[in-house]
Amino acid sequence: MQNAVDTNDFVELVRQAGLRPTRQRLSLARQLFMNGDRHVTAERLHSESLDQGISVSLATVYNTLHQFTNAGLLRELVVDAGRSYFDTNVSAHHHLYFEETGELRDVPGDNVAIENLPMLPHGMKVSRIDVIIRVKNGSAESS
Amino acid sequence: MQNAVDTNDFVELVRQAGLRPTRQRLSLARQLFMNGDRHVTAERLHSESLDQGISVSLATVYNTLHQFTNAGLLRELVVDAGRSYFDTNVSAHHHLYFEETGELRDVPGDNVAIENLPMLPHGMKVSRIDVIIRVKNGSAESS
DNA sequence: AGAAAAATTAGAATCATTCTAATAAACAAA
DNA sequence: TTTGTTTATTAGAATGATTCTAATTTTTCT
Ligand SMILES: [Mn+2]
Ligand SMILES: [Mn+2]
Ligand SMILES: [Zn+2]
Ligand SMILES: [Zn+2]
Repeated sequence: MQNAVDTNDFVELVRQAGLRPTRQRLSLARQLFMNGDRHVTAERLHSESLDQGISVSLATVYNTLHQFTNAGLLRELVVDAGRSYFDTNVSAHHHLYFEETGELRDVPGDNVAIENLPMLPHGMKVSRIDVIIRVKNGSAESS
Repeated sequence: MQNAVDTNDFVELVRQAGLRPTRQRLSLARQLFMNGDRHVTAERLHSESLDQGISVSLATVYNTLHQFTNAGLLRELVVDAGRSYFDTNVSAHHHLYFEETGELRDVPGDNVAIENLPMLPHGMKVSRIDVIIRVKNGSAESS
């Protein structure tokens, strides 16, 4: 009742993704979508689940994250070799990435302008544009 | 003599990176910098070397790529989870990524404008901005 | 309930990358 | 150029995130 989002909404959400509302998927959906936007790794979501006493296998966490991504509920994001983040914000936006901590923060999509896209080969279309602003501790600005 | 770049230049290049000009590093430098800009993975560079009859271990390819990167001769680029590309173009520029083929193509840096950067936490600075325009086959444009 | 379809799971397998510890090559001094 | 010292290379093992397999359990449908 805390967030205008209760359990029934998640049942619907999962159903509309074409998936059966299992205990595992419902609790993952709750963790992902209950409290605003998140950028989360599979491992972190898994250990969070265990912490909350909800037993889910890591394989199911991966399966579910990919299913939600395919359904358009999540967006997969790669900032570092060998580690995927899943973003609950699927609207057009970009990212600030804190290199030291691994934290990701959203940047509104309209802060970035692509001025003149290069000519695309015939029949090609843009499927997505990722902008990652990497920041770290230090004095002045770099180029 | 083919490219205004001969072997001696590579000896110098490697020396100025603070590294000993070994047979392995020289032949990797040649492959990387002899023919214009490249976006290459460690595996590909390694098998290219073997094809040319130059025996280098994969560990050395990785070591060298990272050493060159630290020296500012290369830039490491992540477009896909679990695979790093090394870019011989270290000037400010962005990328077109062909999702089907894995090909990367440069986009001049001045085609992209970051209009109003979000406020950075105190003492943080931008270390780098990566823009990846993902393209694929398809009819119209997407958002 | 009973049958069929879909989901979950433990553990093995993958695969790019990194590490280890042993051998070899490069360099500086004499 | 020999010798000693530092740095590099290497094979193979280890790592770590992710995916796969094949068996078991749940969900859904009639
Ligand atoms: Mn994935
Ligand atoms: Mn690296
Ligand atoms: Zn985001
Ligand atoms: Zn490039």
